[in-house]
Amino acid sequence: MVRPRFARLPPAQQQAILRAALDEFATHGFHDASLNRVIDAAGISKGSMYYYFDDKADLFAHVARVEFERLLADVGPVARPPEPGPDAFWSAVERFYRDALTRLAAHPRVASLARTWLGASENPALQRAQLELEATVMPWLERVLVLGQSSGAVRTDLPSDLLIAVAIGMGRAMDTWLLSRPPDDTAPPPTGALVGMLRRALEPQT
Amino acid sequence: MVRPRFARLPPAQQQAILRAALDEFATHGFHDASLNRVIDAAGISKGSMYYYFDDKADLFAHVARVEFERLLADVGPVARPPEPGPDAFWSAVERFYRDALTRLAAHPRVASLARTWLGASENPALQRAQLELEATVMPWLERVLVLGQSSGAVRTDLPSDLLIAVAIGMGRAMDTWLLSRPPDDTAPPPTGALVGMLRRALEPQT
DNA sequence: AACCGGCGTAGACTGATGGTCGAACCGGTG
DNA sequence: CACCGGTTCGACCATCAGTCTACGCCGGTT
Repeated sequence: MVRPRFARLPPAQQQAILRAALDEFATHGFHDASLNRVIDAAGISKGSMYYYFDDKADLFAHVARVEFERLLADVGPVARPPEPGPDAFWSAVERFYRDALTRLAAHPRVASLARTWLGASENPALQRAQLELEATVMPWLERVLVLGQSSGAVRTDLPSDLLIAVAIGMGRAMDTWLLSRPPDDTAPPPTGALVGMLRRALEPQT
Repeated sequence: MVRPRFARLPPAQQQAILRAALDEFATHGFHDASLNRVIDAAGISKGSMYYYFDDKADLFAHVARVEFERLLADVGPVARPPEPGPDAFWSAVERFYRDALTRLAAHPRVASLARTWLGASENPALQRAQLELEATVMPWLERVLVLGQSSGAVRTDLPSDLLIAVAIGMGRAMDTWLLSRPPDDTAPPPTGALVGMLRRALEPQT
């Protein structure tokens, strides 16, 4: 967990550290990111770094949390649909998905960070950081889930955590697939088909 | 790529190396696995290890490939259903899924290896190994996909690689969720509901 | 018997990593 | 001035993956 001291640092120095860390993690992932490079780029000593952060994973969790919170605030919540019913809910989800993709395309470093986060189940050191990050993202996801269920758009016969896990898994798969498309493919991503698959997996059975 | 020399080693020594590597990777994942520990446990020198394997990722890929091939051979293919039609295909898939879960429960080290493989998109070194492993697993997956499509059980309006990516993502999510259940939960895993979600995401739209 | 070439082994060595630690520094207070 | 808590520093540590040189052994050739 970031030490509270960090918040008392002059904002300029906080920024320097966070930007250096964001650059390093975004371009090298977690494992191949080098703390030595971060402290060089940030212009601080190793001692100072460990004075403010528990370890490498803690630094990663903090910079990721800051960036994700900014992103979620930017994109805005999945709006409670004006009219009731599943269709309105799912089109709100699709609108959010499209917006988020647009935002991520405009901030490639944050996109890279998100991908590192989603794809880092392997590293035990990162798993602690995962927990901290989930504390940021999960409540948000759960609100969306409950909204969907109260709209009759999401099934209620399976545990919430399973539904969320499946949604995340599908989202990660779609993201990976979108990334693997050649960059010169100017066609807009088929968000309709992707959200449609998510919908059919999660909506109540008739 | 494993050097062909490795196959000419006395089987006992091959076994010693593979078993040491399996133990290490299964209990520590990829990144935290230590080659030094592997060579100690296997009773060989570092020079010998690098005489037979390109690097750490190569060793991982080899041991994973050996174990996965053994697993797939054990469980057997997704049988071409005796009668035609989507229902028969999807119940064959469920049967395979249940069998595979049973086999993995009986071989926890292999299960751990599979989890390391699925969750290792982050590490660039492992990505080369991923490619090698995919050469083992993907053809198998594609055969299943084509079988499903020819049974009318799987949609044909989206690219195959997207369908496969989504299926893998859902499988990984379900596996993670199954793992997170308390170990004293003796209820059999809800494979029906899980394969049902997969089915609704992948089957043709009416 | 003497020699040779190469396969396989050994382990010291390299450069880098994440993380630790004690010393030094600095602004404020008595 | 003396002290002190919060902060900064960088040398240092263990360990890592990977490299490199030396060497022992063995089968074949002369």
